[in-house]
Amino acid sequence: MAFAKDQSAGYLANHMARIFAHGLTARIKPLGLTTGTFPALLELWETDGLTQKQLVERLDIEQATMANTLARMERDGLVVRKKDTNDGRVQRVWLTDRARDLRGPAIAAAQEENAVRLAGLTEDERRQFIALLQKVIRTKTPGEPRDA
Amino acid sequence: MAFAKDQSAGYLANHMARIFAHGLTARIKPLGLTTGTFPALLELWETDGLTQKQLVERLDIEQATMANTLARMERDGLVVRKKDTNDGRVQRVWLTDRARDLRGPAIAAAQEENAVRLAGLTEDERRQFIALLQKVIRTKTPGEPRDA
DNA sequence: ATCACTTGCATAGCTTGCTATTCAAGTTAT
DNA sequence: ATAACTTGAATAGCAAGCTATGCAAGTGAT
Repeated sequence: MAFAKDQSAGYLANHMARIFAHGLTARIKPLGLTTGTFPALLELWETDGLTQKQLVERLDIEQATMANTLARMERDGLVVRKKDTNDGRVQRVWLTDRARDLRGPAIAAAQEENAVRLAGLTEDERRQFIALLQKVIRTKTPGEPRDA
Repeated sequence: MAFAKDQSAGYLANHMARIFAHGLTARIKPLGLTTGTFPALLELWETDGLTQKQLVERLDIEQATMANTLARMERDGLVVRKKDTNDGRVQRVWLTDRARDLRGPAIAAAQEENAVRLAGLTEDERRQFIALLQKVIRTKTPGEPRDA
């Protein structure tokens, strides 16, 4: 039973993700950002003051991962966490001025990375590719329900 | 400047890779395997006794990552590392009987995971998708040469 | 033979992800 | 009001990546 890794979607998925991450890491390093913070920042740039729970729901990231990421972000002066006044369990996450200022350059960096990495595809292929990625991600498997 | 994360190839790449990893993790856990060992095992099942250097070259993984992965694999009884007799710097990596026996079930698990995750695509879409993944991975960017 | 260079691995230290567990704050039922 | 449950977040501990650095074994030039 042969297994050609370069025909395996999972193998290729991992490889491609590492390549993207590597590129984005380099591009946002000058901004003092790392890749893990990006998803949270995108949500907060859209809607500041979300709770940790809301971030987890919007990003398909585990709660513990989010908690750690936010802790690093707070350490690095990107956000401040404040207890909700109505519900003492809830942590609301607020962007610092610094994080707000990074929005433009950070998004530009991500778009550049995407553009460069997809430069080998035609416009049509790019649309196809994005559509297929979305489709695979949305596919629910019986055993392990995602996005239930 | 809006940034729709679900239109971003990099974002989707990361998300999809996490989904695949999650699925494969579950499938191979009963075998006592983890995802990080998979690439190395694939190469060694093909050619036992490769050097660490050769593994690194074949897998587009950093040397340090490979060293750590092999250390875990040795700890878990999947491989044995032995110094090359001709060149004292070289570590050759040899599969244990246990690792050899795992080939069938492990590959089956990976194939199942791929099949399930791509179940939402037609046969044609699957081919397209794999081809596009390969193309993106092979695309060289000016700044950071891969695969030079 | 020795000194400088190269090569192959290992180690240190970090991020990003996960599961499992714990803890405190709220809610509900009695 | 209290006991039991639920809910939001934090913590512990691990895997799998990475960069940077160190170190021992080989190679080459003088």
